[in-house]
Amino acid sequence: MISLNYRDSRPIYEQIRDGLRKLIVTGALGADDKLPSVRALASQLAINPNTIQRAYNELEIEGYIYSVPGKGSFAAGDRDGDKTRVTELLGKLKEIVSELRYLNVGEEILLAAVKEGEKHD
Amino acid sequence: MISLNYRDSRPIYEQIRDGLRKLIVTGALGADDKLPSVRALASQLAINPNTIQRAYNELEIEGYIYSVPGKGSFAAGDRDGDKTRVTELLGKLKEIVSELRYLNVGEEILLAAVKEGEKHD
DNA sequence: TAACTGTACTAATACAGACAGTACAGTTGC
DNA sequence: GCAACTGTACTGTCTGTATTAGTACAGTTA
Repeated sequence: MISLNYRDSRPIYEQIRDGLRKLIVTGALGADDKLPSVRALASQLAINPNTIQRAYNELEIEGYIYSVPGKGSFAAGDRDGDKTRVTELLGKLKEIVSELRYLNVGEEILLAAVKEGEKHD
Repeated sequence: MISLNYRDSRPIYEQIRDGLRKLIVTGALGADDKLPSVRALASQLAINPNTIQRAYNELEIEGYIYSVPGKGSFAAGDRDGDKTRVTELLGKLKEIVSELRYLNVGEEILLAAVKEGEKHD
């Protein structure tokens, strides 16, 4: 479900957070699907439960999951865009396009990549 | 030329590295333009020269600048894409598009953002 | 009741970012 | 030649944060 890369300089909790978010936005985790418990996922990845909790906590703040004490954590359903997040992502997208153009990547390739990213609907 | 955000959790040297790279790929810094010396920029930003050196060093490894001992550091000219970097950027682009689609951002807005990022040619 | 769930702490360790200081070799202009 | 600049390369030191270990408590479920 989630894999860790210890060579990656990014903190483990960020890798987990981003990995889970990716599963949700691509539809691999549907609305109200149950996520593994903090202890179960920690055990599976052989890391500390605190680290999982931190990732879950950030995802809940972002609105991608919701947690219910005693029951578990679940993927949030589709929702209208958080304006802040959308603005942030559009900014990143523009920067990436800038750099790709500098690297002489053609517009056709860019548009193809956009369609790729849209596959999951 | 470069501004630091101490609230940003990202390391200073990464902010400088990414900021300079942005100046280069957007054309604000043309081929063979001279960058500030490590000591001058460090003084201007009120940080340690070692931190600047680290940012410059990474940019040189990436091929965005070149440094000549005794002379200074300069922006590299346009170049054909480093395949590794292009692949990396296309991957990031797809992930961002995925998430934006999940947040119900329409295709028109995505394409508009791509054109925005292409402004500098 | 027992076993699970999320959550909230404290304390200890390890690592990386940033700093200070020093040094050396190449370049430039006087 | 000399002074002032350039990049580069070290040695430390300090601090913040990521991660771990351990414990605890309240809600849920069978």
